[in-house]
Amino acid sequence: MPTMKDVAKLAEVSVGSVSKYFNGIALKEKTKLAIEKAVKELNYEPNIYAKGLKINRTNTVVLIIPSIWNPFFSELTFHIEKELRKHEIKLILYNSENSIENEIQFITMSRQNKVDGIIAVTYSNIDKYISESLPFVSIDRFFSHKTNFVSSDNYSGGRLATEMLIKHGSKNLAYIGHGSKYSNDTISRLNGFKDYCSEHNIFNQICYNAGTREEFETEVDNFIKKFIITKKIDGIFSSTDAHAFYILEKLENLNISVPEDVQIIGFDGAKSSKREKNYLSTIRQDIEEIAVQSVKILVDTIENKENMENKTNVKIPVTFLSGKTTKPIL
Amino acid sequence: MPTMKDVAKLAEVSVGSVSKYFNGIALKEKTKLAIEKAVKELNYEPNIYAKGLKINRTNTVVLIIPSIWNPFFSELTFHIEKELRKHEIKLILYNSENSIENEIQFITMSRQNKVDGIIAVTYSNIDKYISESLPFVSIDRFFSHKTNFVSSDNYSGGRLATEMLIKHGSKNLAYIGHGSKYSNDTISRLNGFKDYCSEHNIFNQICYNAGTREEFETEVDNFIKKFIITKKIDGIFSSTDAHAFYILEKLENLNISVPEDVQIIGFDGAKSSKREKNYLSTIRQDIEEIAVQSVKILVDTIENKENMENKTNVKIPVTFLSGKTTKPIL
DNA sequence: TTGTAAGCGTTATCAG
DNA sequence: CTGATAACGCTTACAA
Repeated sequence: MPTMKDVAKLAEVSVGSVSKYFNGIALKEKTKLAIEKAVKELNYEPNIYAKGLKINRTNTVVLIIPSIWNPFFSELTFHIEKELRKHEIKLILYNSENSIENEIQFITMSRQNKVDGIIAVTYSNIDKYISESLPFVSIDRFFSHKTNFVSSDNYSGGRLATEMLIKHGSKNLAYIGHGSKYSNDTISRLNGFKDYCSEHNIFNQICYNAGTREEFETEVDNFIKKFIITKKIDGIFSSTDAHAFYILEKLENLNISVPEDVQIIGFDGAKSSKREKNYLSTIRQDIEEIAVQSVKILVDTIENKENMENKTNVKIPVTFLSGKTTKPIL
Repeated sequence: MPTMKDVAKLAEVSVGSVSKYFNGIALKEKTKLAIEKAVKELNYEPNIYAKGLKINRTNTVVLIIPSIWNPFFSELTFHIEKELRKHEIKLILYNSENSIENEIQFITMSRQNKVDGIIAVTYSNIDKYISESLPFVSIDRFFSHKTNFVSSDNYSGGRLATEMLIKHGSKNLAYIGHGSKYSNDTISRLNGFKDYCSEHNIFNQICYNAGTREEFETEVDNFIKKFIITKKIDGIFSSTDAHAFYILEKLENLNISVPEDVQIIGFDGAKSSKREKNYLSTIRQDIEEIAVQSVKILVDTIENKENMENKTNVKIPVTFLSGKTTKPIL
């Protein structure tokens, strides 16, 4: 592997000039040409690690998500990588698989690797592990006024879902959602639901469980028996698309027709690919915009490390996406 | 940021000893303790870039895929990251979006970043850009005997799909597949189909197009009109699940029943998540095994750079996954 | 077992 | 505009 020294020697200039050449600092045309020639000849490539050591910037950002094997996060990651690339920043990916131990370890490793910043979707309390001096953006989970935070407008989304259920003909509503031990912003979806219902005097039931996946599913099964089979509920707002699909499957097995007997609206709207058509009516999060904003905020704070104490808090609007699990509007 | 020097000073030992401490080289218990204490006190973290500069290994690997926003690649990436992590290797992710310019640029950047190796799913001819000295594993695309190569056993998969179509009751078969300007191994799926048909004297039609997505879809539309509506074909092997879904949608619009009028088998079997149930009958690629083998080969060649000229070529077996687009076996 | 010091490939300061 | 040289934080002979 050739180094700057080799280039300098061949071009008969000093290493300093070669360095300047690569950093776009003015040089005499003649030296520039000589360097260019030498670089080509030796097939020289700057060593970014040496540079990073020197200037203390690595142009690398870490992304921590529960699992890339999930349409929402894979869409999000796609856009984040794309945005980062515009700034010539590389993306290191970590799947935490919802383990707080992993999350903490990733953050430690990120510090060691001297990455320039972290974007994370984490559902544990990692407040204390993120260093004050390392730029950080949290997506979808607000845990402290001391961090930058980007998420969908979950509260409005909750209201919107509720409103749509009514507009499309439902009378008695249910919210079905899986909570988390740690507070995250999806609780706002429930709050939106609650508020809209009480403001409009809508009969409603809430099926909420913050236990394990299994516990949650048992609770859902019971809820369906109690309220759906008995036709007490004719509209369901599910806190996520994934849960909506689970409910859908259950209903199918019970021969309950969707949307005739009960309408369902989910939340997320992530598509496995751009071309996939949507079956589930849902509140679509603007994943691309979440990515764009997160990167923007991160890059801003990287470039303005002086005043890192300013924290930004952004809510991205959501939209209703009509599918086949709601009736047409009359 | 504290450095080794700071730790050494506080612990009243030399930097050499601190370094040894971090590299697991035997030290007297007393010095070890002193260092440990100083590290804690200063909250010291080794600087991996300085280390990388010195030892010429960065424990970083680049993964290049067309798009993480695709269930197949997101599942693949999930497993690759997980495997890599077992070796304490970090994953840098690039989405090429099928652009050869991007692919070439990523490879150049990977060299600059002194990553230890590259795993790539690429559909362009990048042979000449991958340096002889940089460990490289190609997935799903074989382009030279000079690279390591991992893929599913596409040929056997093609045969298996064909056999299953027949076993489940189809008589007249079609292969529908989108080719690529650049040769990739999915052509083996077609070959498996062809061979099985001719060995068993099965009537078959091939709908193959290597143009743009639009051209391909037009061709499929025409093919359906000509062969499916007229009931000349009652079994379709689609080269990928994504295309199978496209075909399914078309058939639905034409009121052709699946699997009654025509059975369909896809290829891939990637799930958006572990829990998603499968609707499409398909040939399931063992994505996890592809990931495991790719990482294994890459790590092996990283650790045996001396004899990098040995190239490995692995084919992973596939299995039939029964869904609702094939009839039950009588 | 430990310390010393050279050197990895850059950048940046400062003279020229 | 260019060259020399001291860092950057670490590893690794080699010496003690």
